[in-house]
Amino acid sequence: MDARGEARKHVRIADDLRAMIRSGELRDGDRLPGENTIMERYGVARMTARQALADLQNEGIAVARKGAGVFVRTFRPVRRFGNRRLGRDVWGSGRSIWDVDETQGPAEVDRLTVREVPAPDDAARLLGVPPGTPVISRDRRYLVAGRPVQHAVAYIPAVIAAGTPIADEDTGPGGIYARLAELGHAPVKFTEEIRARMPTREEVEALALAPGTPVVSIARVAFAQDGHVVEVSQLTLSAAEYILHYEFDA
Amino acid sequence: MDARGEARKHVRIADDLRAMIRSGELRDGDRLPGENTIMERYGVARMTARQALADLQNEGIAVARKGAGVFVRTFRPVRRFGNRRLGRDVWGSGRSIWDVDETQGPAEVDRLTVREVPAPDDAARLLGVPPGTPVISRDRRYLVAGRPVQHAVAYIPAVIAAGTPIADEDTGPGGIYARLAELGHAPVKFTEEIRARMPTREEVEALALAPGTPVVSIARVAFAQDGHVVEVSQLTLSAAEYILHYEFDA
DNA sequence: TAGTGGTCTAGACCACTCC
DNA sequence: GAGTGGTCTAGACCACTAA
Repeated sequence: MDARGEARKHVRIADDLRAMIRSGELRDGDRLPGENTIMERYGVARMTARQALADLQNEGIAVARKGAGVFVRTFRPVRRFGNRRLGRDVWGSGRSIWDVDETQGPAEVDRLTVREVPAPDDAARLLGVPPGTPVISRDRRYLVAGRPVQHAVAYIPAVIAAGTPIADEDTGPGGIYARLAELGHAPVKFTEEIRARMPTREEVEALALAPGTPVVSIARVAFAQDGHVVEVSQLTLSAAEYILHYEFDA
Repeated sequence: MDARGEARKHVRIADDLRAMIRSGELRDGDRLPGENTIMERYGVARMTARQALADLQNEGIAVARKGAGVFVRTFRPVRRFGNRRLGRDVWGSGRSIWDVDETQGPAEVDRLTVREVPAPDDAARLLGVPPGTPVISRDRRYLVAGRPVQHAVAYIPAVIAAGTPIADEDTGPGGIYARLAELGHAPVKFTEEIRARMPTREEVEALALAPGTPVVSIARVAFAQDGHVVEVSQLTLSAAEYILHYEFDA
């Protein structure tokens, strides 16, 4: 049916549309041919045209706007400097680690909840404490230029943090790490474990994710001088918004 | 229509199926209710049942096997130690950086192509050379336990690598980095830039990716003592197969 | 061979956007 | 108000899997 010997109509149509995008014939934000146009041009049924457009959306290269059309998707990811932003010189000087990221536009915090809770299983495992151990949980969402880009939950043992500014909504200059340092629990080492996956329904809502957008899930562990874990963070980033950057010596 | 006030039938059905998975009623590898079962149980048309099953597949939590059914998907990712594996002590001792990863099963290389080519634009940019500058391109696929898990292309300036073992199919113990060191271009610093996205059609084929599986794309740059770039690698990993691990000091 | 998912048709009604 | 994508129905044929 086509040069590649692909017979399935929806794949054939999707290939055509993808070629129009890759060639530059269609650019960021341009409208793709609609269902009706495809039905007419290729002589196919509505569901077949829809399947072709759905393929592109699941690839993350197109996005539908109800009542308007299907459009070529644009990406403007932000560089997040994994180790540089967590250097002592950053939070030690009272700056936010967010200042290091190459965000274009103001960063805000949203939906902030600070509570003392029993440690959930995975956090307890990373903290090296029995499940259910009291921890301060800091749950919040980050917005850049009004767009939600990240959901983050930090867990700090209540033994360390209860009754300190870490349990307040505003942790002050330098954030959690500066306060931990003042309390004699300065982080000296971090690990980050990164995986990518498709979002849950809840994440799609919280991060306003378009179809075909994965999330990057980061589990960060902060170690103090004596090797004890002082904080664990579970971060969920929109993959469309971030490039993660790490640098290290050989 | 349901507790959440969700009226769309396919979403409602998908929610039910997802709940069966999350609750443990259905476990890894178990078969989900089929199209016919769903049509009957919910009194919906075939396309509606299909849409519900497609939702779960696009989330990456179910996988269809034609003629057999739709099954709960299993994950067994491997931990990849971003900086530890690139330490001088690894390749300097003649070991492969792959030995550091927590693979369960033998790792193999596949579809290896070594050529001298003009540097593609993005590689040239990272190498800090004009586009089209001659480079040795090493293109290969990695398999673990017979399953393709990663596609990798390394670019090394031909000025450095032409006529050396780096341009051979087998680069010898310690790989490219050990050879570069022997040539007086030992890498002393690396950067890795990570993003996640849905795969292209070609990547779906090359990595045998199930629907709903993102890829992790890593651009690695190796710097020599004088700050010059001696190698650039573009890695494409199946997100279902990998957890990336980095550690660094505050 | 019976059952499965993959593809496709030809209709329908709806909510939404844009002019 | 015309056009758009979202949802849904009720059929059909096919290739594939598994008993």
